Amino acid sequence: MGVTKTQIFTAEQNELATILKVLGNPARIAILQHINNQKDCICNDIVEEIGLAQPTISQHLKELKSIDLIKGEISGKRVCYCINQKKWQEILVLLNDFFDKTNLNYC
Amino acid sequence: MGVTKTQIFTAEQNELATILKVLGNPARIAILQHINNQKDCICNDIVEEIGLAQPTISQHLKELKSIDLIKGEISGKRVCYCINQKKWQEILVLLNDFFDKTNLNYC
DNA sequence: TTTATATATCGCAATATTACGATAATAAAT
DNA sequence: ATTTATTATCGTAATATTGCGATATATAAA
Repeated sequence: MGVTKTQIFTAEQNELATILKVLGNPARIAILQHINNQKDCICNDIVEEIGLAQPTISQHLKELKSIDLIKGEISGKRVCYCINQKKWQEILVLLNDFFDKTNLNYC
Repeated sequence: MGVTKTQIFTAEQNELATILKVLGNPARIAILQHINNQKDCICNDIVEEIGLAQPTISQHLKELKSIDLIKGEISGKRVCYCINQKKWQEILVLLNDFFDKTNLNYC
């Protein structure tokens, strides 16, 4: 079917999975790293930095925005992207929670 | 095309993305949580616990095994699954590294 | 006002993922 | 030896994802 059966899982499970899914792509990892390697909010030299077409980058940025992980601010004919610090911290907490709780049964 | 262009990214970016992609599914999140809620390595009451068909669970377990995050030990006609503690810790380090380093530029 | 630049959206092709029924494989129980 | 139970694999349908060319949109520059 290709559809994830979200109904049978908790909101927390779905939320965590959605976030990790968005993060689970090398282009989006690279974009996040690139944004953070700049001192200020950077605009789309991302396209030149990463070897993907402009529409593709734009789409990846959209997905990162969909989980509120980055913000884009219009500045003239450009758009400046930066990390949403608040969300970033929230995700860190979610992940540490998950990794702490699921750490009892091992072999 | 549907294919991720892994060639243009670093091994580290691809590795992290692969791990996060495997984790980015609610069924696999639920499976990991369930394995850890048991005291001992448990076998496929997972199928009963989570509302997915047995082949589907088996496939998800395979993906979790593909990144070495869980181990399956044959025990009679059953297979006992448990977390690979070593890998689990490695992933934690990877994630914390990523989240620490990419934490400078925000808005 | 025309042109250039930057970004987003549309539409599509190729491939990947999710899920499951059918079935195989294996071991325990009878 | 046959049956039952547990898990894995195969094949397939439905849907999602990745990537890009073409094009729209919007602002800056000329």
